[in-house]
This record gives sequence, structure tokens and C-alpha cells, in this order.
Amino acid sequence: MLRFAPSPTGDMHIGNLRVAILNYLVAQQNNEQFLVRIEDTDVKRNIEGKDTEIMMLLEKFAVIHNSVFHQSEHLNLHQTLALRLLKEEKAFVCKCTDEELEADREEAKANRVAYRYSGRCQDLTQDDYVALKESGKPFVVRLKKPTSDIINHDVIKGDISTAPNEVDAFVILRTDGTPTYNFACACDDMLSNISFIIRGEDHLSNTPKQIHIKNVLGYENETKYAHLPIILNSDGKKMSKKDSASSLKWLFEEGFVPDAILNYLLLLGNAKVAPKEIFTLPEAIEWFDLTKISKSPAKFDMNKLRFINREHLKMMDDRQLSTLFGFADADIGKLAKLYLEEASTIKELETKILPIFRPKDFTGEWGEEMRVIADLIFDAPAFDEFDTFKTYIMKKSGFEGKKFFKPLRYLLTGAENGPETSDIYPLIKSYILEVAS
RNA sequence: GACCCUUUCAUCUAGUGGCCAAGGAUAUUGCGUUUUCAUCGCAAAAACAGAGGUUCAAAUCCUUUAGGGGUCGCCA
Repeated sequence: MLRFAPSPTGDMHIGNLRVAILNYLVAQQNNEQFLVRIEDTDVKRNIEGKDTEIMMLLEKFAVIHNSVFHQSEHLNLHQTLALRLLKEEKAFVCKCTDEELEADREEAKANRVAYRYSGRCQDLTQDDYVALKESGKPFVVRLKKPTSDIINHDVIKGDISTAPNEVDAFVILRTDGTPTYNFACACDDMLSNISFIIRGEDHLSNTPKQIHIKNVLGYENETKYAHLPIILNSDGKKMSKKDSASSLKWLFEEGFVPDAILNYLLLLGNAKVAPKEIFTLPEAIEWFDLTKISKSPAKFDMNKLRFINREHLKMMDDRQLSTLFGFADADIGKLAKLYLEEASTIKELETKILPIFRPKDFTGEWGEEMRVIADLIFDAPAFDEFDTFKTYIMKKSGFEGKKFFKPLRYLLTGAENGPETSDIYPLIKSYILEVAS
């Protein structure tokens, strides 16, 4: 069982999406189930509606899940498990105040050592828990440190060993009784029997904690891990909300299509086994090798994304492409593809296609000639072939060379430059009266 | 500061001791084609982070220095 576990606390970005895609892809490759778990344990940060937004986005990328649930539904389970650890003395209640903990941190900082939990409450017992509960005083539950190194086998990074001190005695249940991220996450992974966890590198330091939790809960099945190198912006820093390109919403607005975004994300850090650069998700499932992903962070390259987007636009069905510009005509799709030689996104394509159908400006350098040609077209019979059309207009107008082609191009496309008019004509001839005006 | 990860052209990468005076793709530049701008074709420029080892032989193994990134919450 594989899983994607987003929190509904903000807009989904390309890093999240990459994780989702890869989990789905590996599940497909291994014939395993793929689960979506909405991690909504931080009530304050949850944003209404983000969960459905995430699900819609996954659907848009054809990442199909077998089941989905909200982590908050498991509140009772998490509490029960935490209490069990308390009873077994694998965890302890901690009544340290914020001030005390803050002082500890200050001290660690002053001494230039890493902050670790002081151990002040670690000998508190089950009786203390009962007393604390009756008194109504605030307390949290912490998990005791492991007694030996935690080793996690990462299929990308290799074996990583973590000392007990690094794992530390961390909080698993908050003052309000809700589980912390690491605890809820590990419990649910255990409960769902997740066999392979693929996530971002920023979770690397959480992994020993989560392994430790599963260990003390007596979970014996082995879990494989893969921590993906993070995606950097052009400045070489971790991509964040500040980088517009990280936002899927922004990418869609800019005219990038899902297939291209997916293709790019899969290519990033992984050129090794790809038999070709342009591919679809079903194709990638055939040959993608997660273990071959590069270990170092990769910079986001807008130029490459643009190239890939162009290639996917070329592969799109003609009629379907035309619907993106408000048509339902394969010829318009073909027309758009002609313009792919100078545009890479739907947004850029729009700036080429829409002016063709808008009223033209007859006041420019070639205005006079355009008027003459437009009048001729208005009275002319319909021509199927560009050659016969061209010959007819040339003859009737008496224009030739630049004096003919420039105004003709401008009249038909509203632009000075562009693809061959001979290629454009057959695709717009059924709209010729609207176009040439 | 501590801990962990990482280091080949501008960018993504190929490369697992000899096939590498390092290959591909994108981007860039030049030439050719094109009654336009482009596309396309051809070509060019462009990298093993530094220093020490090991070896007949190192991009590849070891040591070390430097750089980059991540994480150090009752956030996820």
C-alpha cells in the first residue's frame, strides 16, 4: 500500500504533486493500492475546501486513488495508542511549561549545542498521569528516546543511521489531546500497512522518529522509504510559495497543460532510464525507476518546461486543442499547432489565434492595400486552394511581391509575422469573411 | 551552531576503474533553407569544485578542504 498524505493548509504546489505522482506510479508498477490521507490534525491551519481542491487536482493529472480519508477521523485511535504507550512506560507525561522549555532552548543556543529535551519529566509515571488529569493542569505526552540507533534504508539516499539523542524525546500528544504530526503519521502508516513511503527530502529527519514510533508500538512489517531531492528555484533555494512557478494554479494560468507538467516533474532528477524526454504517465509506468533518481536537489528550469509543454501541445488532439480557444473545430487546432513554432503555452497561443478573428486595423502602413484585398475577398467566390485564391487576388488587385504578401498576411492574421500564409489559409478559409475584415 | 544529505557544461542529466582528450537534451551563438518572424537542417561554444592519495590506469575508490541544500516546534 502506497499513500499520498497532503495537509489541507495551503495551495498544492509542484513538490506535493511530484510526490503524489510518484507514489501513484510506484503503486501501479507494483500492483499495489494507492491511498490518499488528508492530514488535518492542525485544526487552526486547516483551510476550508482545500481537501476537495487537492482531490480535484489529482484527478486533473489522472492520479487515481483507491481510497481517501481524513486523518482527524482517527483521533480516538491515536489517543488510544498514545495511552497504551504511556501505560507501557514507553512514553511519559510532561508538564514542562513553555517558559521552562524556552529557557532550555536559550541555554542550548548560548552554549552552542543542539537543543534536546531536558528529561525533566521523563520519570513521571502512570500515577502522575492520573493525578495530572484530575488536577486539570496542562500536560503533553512525550515518547521516550530509543535505546539504540535507528536505521532507515532509503532507496534513494541509502542507509541512514540516527543516534537516540537525535531522535530525542519528542511530543506525541499535545495539551489538547490531539496527536502531533509524526505520531499521527506513523500510526496511520502502520494502521494502513503502508509498505513504501515516498516523500520529500524535508521529511528525512522525521523518518527515524516515525520508525521509532512504529517500533515501540510493536509494528514488525518493514517499511521502505524514498526521500526525493527537493526542487530549487533559479536562485538555488528551496521552492516556496514566493516562487510563482511552484504554484499549479499559476502554471495553469500561464497556459501549461497537466501532461506537460507531469512529464517535466518526472524528468527532473531522472534522465537516466527515460528512453525519451517526452512521455505520458502510462508510458512512464512502464520504465520509470525510482531508485535511479538523482540524490542532489534539482533546479526548476522554466525553459525546459516550456519545451516540454510545446511538445505535448503538438501531440494534443486537434479538436480538443481548439476548445481551449473557444472553438470546436479540428482546423483551428491545426492552426494553433502552426503557431507552436513561436509559442509554447496556451496563453501565448491565444495571443496569436484570437487576433486572427478580431477586426483588423486598416490605418497602418499597408491599410490601403488591405482595404482593396478585403473588398476583393468579399466579392470573390470560395477558393479551396491557397494557390488559386492567391492568383485570383493578385490578378484582380494588381499587387505583387511584398506589396501583396505583407497586407495579405496582416489582413488574415492581424500580425506582421507568422507561419506561412499558404499553410494558414486552408485552415481559416471557412471563416474568411469574418477574418478578412 | 548541531545533525543529516549532496557536488559532471548556464540548466536537467549520461557515466559504477580502461570503450571518456566526458555523451544527450533544453537554452545560447553561427551557417543553410524560408518573398516575413520563426520552425527545420547542419555546426559551434560549454562541465568532472580544489588538494592529496590508492592504481599500470580515476569523473568513477579513499582522505581532506570548499561550496550548495535540508532539518533542528505542542507545523505538516
